[in-house]
Amino acid sequence: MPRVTSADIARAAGVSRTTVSYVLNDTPGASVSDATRQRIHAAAERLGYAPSAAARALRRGRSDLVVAVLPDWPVGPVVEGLLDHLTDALAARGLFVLVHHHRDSRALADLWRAVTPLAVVGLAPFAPDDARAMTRAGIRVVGAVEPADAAGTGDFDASQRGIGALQAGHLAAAGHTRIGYVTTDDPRLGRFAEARLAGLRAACAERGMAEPATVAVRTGEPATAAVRSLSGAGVTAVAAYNDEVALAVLAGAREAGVPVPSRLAVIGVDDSPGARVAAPPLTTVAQPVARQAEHLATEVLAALDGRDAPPWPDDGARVVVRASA
Amino acid sequence: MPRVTSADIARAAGVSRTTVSYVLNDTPGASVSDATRQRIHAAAERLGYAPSAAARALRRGRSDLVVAVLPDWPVGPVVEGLLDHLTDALAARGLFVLVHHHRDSRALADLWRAVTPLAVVGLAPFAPDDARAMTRAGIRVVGAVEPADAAGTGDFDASQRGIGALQAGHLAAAGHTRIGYVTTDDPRLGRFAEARLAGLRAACAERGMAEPATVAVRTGEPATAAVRSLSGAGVTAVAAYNDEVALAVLAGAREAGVPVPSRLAVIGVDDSPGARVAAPPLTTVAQPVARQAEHLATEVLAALDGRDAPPWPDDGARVVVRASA
DNA sequence: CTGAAAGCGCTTACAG
DNA sequence: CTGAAAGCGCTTACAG
Repeated sequence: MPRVTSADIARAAGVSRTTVSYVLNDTPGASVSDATRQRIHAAAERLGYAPSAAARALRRGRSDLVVAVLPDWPVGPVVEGLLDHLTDALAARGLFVLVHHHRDSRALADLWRAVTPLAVVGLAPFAPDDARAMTRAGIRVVGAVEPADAAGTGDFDASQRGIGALQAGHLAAAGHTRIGYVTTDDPRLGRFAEARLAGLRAACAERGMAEPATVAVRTGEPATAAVRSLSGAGVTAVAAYNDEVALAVLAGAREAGVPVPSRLAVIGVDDSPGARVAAPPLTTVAQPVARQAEHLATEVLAALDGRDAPPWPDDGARVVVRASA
Repeated sequence: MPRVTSADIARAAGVSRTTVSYVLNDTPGASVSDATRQRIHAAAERLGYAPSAAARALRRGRSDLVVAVLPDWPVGPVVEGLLDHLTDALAARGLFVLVHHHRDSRALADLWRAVTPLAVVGLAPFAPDDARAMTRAGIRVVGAVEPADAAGTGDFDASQRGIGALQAGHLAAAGHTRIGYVTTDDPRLGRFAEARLAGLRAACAERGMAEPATVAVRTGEPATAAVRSLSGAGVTAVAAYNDEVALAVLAGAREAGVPVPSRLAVIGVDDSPGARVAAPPLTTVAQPVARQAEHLATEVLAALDGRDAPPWPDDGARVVVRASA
């Protein structure tokens, strides 16, 4: 079954391909009689015409695709919400958002070559080489690029550090002086975990508190050993890398017989759906997802129009206080 | 900055575009001297050449893209794992998987027209019209299509019903005779929820048990009212639509002072990461995600090669017994 | 108001 | 062993 092309529609409607294109694209300034328009639409409908995306992109010199690159770990509802927002915002401009789960640079390079999207939006930072290659190929790159120095100088890291600082602030305000940091054993999370820890550490130092003790746990199972060792070391409050980790800590405390929050306070990050139904309900840091998505959409649009992007919004992350801390 | 094309590479390497294409694509049977190959690769590298995906797709008559369509709700780690598997399996054939969060048929239609992927894989069933239109446009459609009759006759529904039956079986074996079904208030889940309930209902009827009482709750908050009403009606065990709902039921039981599992047993679906760290640890039904992903990949490949797809694998869903039921 | 024609960048049968 | 040329399906400046 051969492909239905605009030539077929033209033939069926008794007009030229030019006219078909004008009508189907609603080209402004094209004056085509209503009767002709009707015939063309009818023919397209009848034959099930779908224009070739490839031909269109080739001719136009650009596609309508935006690829959102996610990190290679379960993103959770927060990021999913962000993607939904982004999709809507860009759809209003005729752009389509497709999501790619990033595994390694090799796969990413293969992907953008195979797709040549209009823009690539990174929800996790890109390696500098990747970003450069994409830009060179005319693809707009939106989102953080890993800084060359490990210190982390960009907006991205600043925002992550702010999260750690918020956790420390809440815990310190409640009178805790010995804080522990619990992260996951998943190496892919390293970059986020490090940045959040750096913020936590700095905030502790500022207040003259001890350096936070750090331990990695596996999410999805009770972090019993971690709770025992932290608790034994005199830690009275845990800042967790995220809610998933915090849930593991809660379960570990239950197993170890350490009451929360009286003997051990716990604070997570994300305000994920599980936080409110945890036992006890989990205190956590919520990020302003809608605003961040809005900003990413704005950045994409700015990049397309050749405008400068506005600066990353002042964070607006905030502590959601529940029972666990 | 104009686009770098294969003509630029040809010029830089002092050969024809034909030779460039042969070398860069490793076309079998093309005998090009090693020295020439070197020069071409070097030139491509130096100029940062990325072939135009649009031109290539237009010429070849097919793209390398496979779009995985997810339902418009948070999919959770189980489906994410499935997607990872699928991506890997298809990458081995040079195919790229991109994910689209399906909102409505309109958006889906816009999308496949804008992308014209090789295949579309549905993780939730397609409306018959959507499936037909895509097939007509030469796109391979893989995954379930909503049956016209509400009863649900396909593999998809059978597998969902099996999940409900498994829950009922486990609960009945533990001596429960009055089972309640708790689903979410999210209308988008309707199809899955209905199918699972149908399986539960049938299994109860088979055993001569009462029709399960049904109630919808909002996930992410304690389902206290639901627990009270179910418990008050003599229900001793709850089959939840999924783990998220089960977690809400657990929290509701805590608030209502109903001990789990002694006064109310709870069983979920998904074996999500939160299940094991819940209080008490959640009994749930695990689906064989890896095998399902494998199957979807096989189906896509079969569709591309024009072979018949093997039947959907016998389910292999199983109950993971923990403390809650 | 409508059509013939060029050209986007690639691959590949064909000729040398 | 290598190159000139056709053609994938579209859009759009141009001519009528």
